[in-house]
Formats: sequence, C-alpha cells, structure tokens
Amino acid sequence: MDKESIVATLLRRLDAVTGLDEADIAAIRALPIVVRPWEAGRAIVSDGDRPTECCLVIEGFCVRSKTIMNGQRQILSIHISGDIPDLQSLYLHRMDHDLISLVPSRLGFISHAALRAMTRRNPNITEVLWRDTLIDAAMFREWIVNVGQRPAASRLAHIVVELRRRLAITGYTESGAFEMPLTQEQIGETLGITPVHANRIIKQLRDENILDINRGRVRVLNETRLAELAQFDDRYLHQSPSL
Amino acid sequence: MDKESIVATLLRRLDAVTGLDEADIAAIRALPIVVRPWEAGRAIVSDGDRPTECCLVIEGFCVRSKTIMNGQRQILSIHISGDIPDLQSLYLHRMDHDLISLVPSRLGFISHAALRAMTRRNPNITEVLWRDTLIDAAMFREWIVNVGQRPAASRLAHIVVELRRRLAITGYTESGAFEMPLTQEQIGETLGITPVHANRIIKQLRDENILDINRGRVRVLNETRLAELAQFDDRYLHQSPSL
DNA sequence: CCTCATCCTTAACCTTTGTTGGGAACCGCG
DNA sequence: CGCGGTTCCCAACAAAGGTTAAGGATGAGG
Repeated sequence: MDKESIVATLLRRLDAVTGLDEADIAAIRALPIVVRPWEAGRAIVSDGDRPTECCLVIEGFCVRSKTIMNGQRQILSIHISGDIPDLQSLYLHRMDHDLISLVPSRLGFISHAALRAMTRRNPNITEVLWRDTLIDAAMFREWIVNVGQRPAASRLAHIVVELRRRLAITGYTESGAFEMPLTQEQIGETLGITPVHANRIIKQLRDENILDINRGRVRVLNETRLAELAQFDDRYLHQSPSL
Repeated sequence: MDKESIVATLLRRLDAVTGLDEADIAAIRALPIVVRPWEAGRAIVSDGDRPTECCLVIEGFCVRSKTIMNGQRQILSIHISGDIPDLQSLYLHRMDHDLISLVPSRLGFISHAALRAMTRRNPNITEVLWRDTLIDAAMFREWIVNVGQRPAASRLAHIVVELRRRLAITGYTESGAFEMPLTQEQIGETLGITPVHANRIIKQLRDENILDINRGRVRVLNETRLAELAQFDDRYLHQSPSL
C-alpha cells in the first residue's frame, strides 16, 4: 500500500469530506508516517508506557485491553484499518491500557511532535481529531451498556453488528461473512464472560441459525433475528459529522 | 457562589496550573456563563438532543445514562462540582445519552459558540479541554472493566473509592463520610445489577463493617478491606497532567 | 401529626453464568 | 506426514445474580 492510499484511508476515517480544506489535506499528506509490519499478538504500546508516537492501523486488527490485578482481562475496543487506536496518548501521556495486534498487521507510526505541530497550525484538523477521540468515547459508553445490561447472546450480537457496520465503511465485508479474528477466549474477554460461556453462546446462535462464528470468521445466517438480538442503534457511531 | 469562584472551580478541574498562561485564563474568565438552579431528577440534555451549550456543574450531582429499548438503564458516569459532563457535545452534535441531575443543583451554561470561538483563538485551552474529554474516555474504559470483570461487591467498592477520590480534590469529603446521592436502584443501574442485588451487596458490606451506604451518604468503616475489594489504581484518572 | 410516595429491606425460588476437567479438531512447523 | 500447541467443544456441578412478592422505614407536604 503506497503513501497515497494510506493517506486516503486516514482521510476517510476522519470524515474529511466535511470540514477540511485544501491546506488541511496538504498538511495531513505531509505527515511523516513510518510504516512497520507487525506480527500477531505483539504489544504496540503497554499499560504504563509513555508513547512518543501514535499508531495508525493500515492493515490488520488490534484490540485495546486492561488487565486487572488477579489477571483477568477486559477487551475495550477492536480496531480496524483506518483507526488511530492510541490517538489519546497525544494528551494523556501515560498509557492506562494495552494496545495489541490480533493478526499480522501493517501499522503506520506518526510522532506526537508532528501531530502537535500540525494541530497547532490547523484548527480544522484539531477539531477532526478531537472529534475522533470523542467517537472513541461514545463507543466506550455503548460498551458499558452492552456489558452492564444485555444478556450474553445479545452482547455478542451487538459487537458483531458493530464490527460489521464499521468494516462495511471501508469495504472489508463480503455479503454475510467477514473477519473478526478473536479466539473464543478473546470474545469472552470482550463480553465480560468466561471462554466456556462464550462457547455456549456461540453454539447456541449457531444452533439457532443466526450466526456462525468460527476461527475468526463470522457468517450471518439470519439478519432479522440477529438484529432483534443486538438491538443495535448506530447513532452512537456518529458516522455523519454534519448531523 | 460568585463568578470568580465559579471560574476557580473550572480552572481547578482543568488542571490549569500547568499549561495555561495569563491570556488563556483571561479568556476563560471572559466566558459568558449563565447560572441556573436545577431541580432534582430533571433532564439537562436528553438522548437525541442537539444542544447548543455545554453545562458546568457548579454545585450538586448529575449522572449520564443510556436507556435501551426494553427500558433498562445504565448509568455511565457520575458528575460532581467542576465537571463539564457534556463537553463532548461541542463536536458530537447529537446526544447519544441522557444527562440528569440527581439532587437540586446549580448549573452554569456556556454556549458552544463562545467555547468554539475561545478554542479557535487559544490552542492551550483547546488542549486542556480536549484532555478533559480524554480523561472522560479513560473513566469509561475503567467502567467497562468494572462492569465486565469484577464481582458486584468489588464494583460497588470501586465506584465508591473513585467518587471519594474525585470529591477529595474539591474538598467535599469529611473524614470517612461523603455524599453519593444515588438510590439503591441507581446504584444497581451503575453496577449493572438489579436493585434487589444492589441491596444484598450493600447489606453484605455493612454486615462486614466495610462500608455503610444509606440514603445518599457513604461512611467508610474499614479502609483496608475496602481497598482490597476495590483494587483501585488511580492512574486512569490522569490527575497530574505533567506526567 | 398523619398520609402518601418513595426508598429500603428481606425471603424463596429461578436463571444465567462460572468452574472444573476432559476430549476432539485444527494448524504451523519440523 | 506427524507432532505439539492452541483452539474449540462439551458435560456436570457450583455460585452469582435475577425475579417476584411483600412488609417496613423515611420524609415531604398537607
């Protein structure tokens, strides 16, 4: 993937259609982005770190997670191509969670210095990036609701629908099936349940012909029943900045 | 409370010690803030609204919450004096949750127009406000972990310790006891459990002489055991901007 | 000081989720 | 092609949390 298409990925993510002018786009294009391949399961930044750069997911999948003292882990978000999962580190200097790749990925690194210089000069870009971190927060809110209020099957349905919706924007989903490279243990960690129970729920949805999840691939079998379960309302994704 | 002390509350919340110069502080002082008393339990902004101003909690308590289709409610955050609970509405134009007062409060309203004009002119203030919304997000992350991974008693201990820590900054806590004006039903909504179970947990902690929660007042009975239960690590609050 | 609404409290029973332990399928590597 | 680790799968039992139903305390307003 060349520099031009990396920038394109980034611009699409930032909903650059509205709000950015020629000069802003030129500034983004001028950002020094260091592209590095990344093996699966390797930490990008860890809890306690003080990163000096932000990470753009060019290709692949990452998750953010927190581990509590007894060793239990909670996955906080799933990141796909175009996301900047640790943009918050620009102003929150010490990491309070981990960021890890799930599969072999390609990551673009942009120094805090370069980003800060850019935002200092471009209020439009500042707004767009700030907005991006606010959407991040909106998704956390929805996840609190998901984990706090919904039964396990609905939780699973909800994150599946959310991920598919996000992948659809960048075109990473063929009809019905898409990639969600989480093991059942990791699915449990995102839903706040044990791996055994995650397996139960996955089996149940498979038996009911709603969803087939297997080794990182999701196939939607019954759109209607899935929607019923997930009770998904996409407003929290704030996909249209004009609204 | 006069204008001067309202601004002082705001500045303390924004950790203005670092990062803001005379001009910035003057700009904040010049903000037009409309103070309005607010009765208990009245919505400040609701899910779906498009607010045109932000709300500063001068005195009192508010919560943010989301209600899902079947009527279940999840409380997302508790807000105290000095907080700007809907700062995110500056760039996320449509509300994806509710903001409601818990007790009779005094609120200060600042128009988006005034805030935007200020941030356009003052990059320092932009950073400080942006940072504030990032801390908001960090707290959401911790709440995902709380609801997803901890047993009910630990969840309760955790939010108690969090709230006390935050109140301590502004001096709203006398030794051991402080205000947390949530009914048991609302505590349930915060922890993702039913009111009956919330009652069970509260009784259990009372019987074990750890915590006495009664009609909006919390008394800490055993600091050590409370800390054990809560497993509280305050790093996610990002209280020191220099770090 | 009485009343009504809200909040707190508890019990009995039921459902969901966790625990333990084991076996089968899959896959990358030698 | 076979081996070893990971992932998936499942059953039996235990524990945490939800449901339903009801009585008692508290406090604001008449």
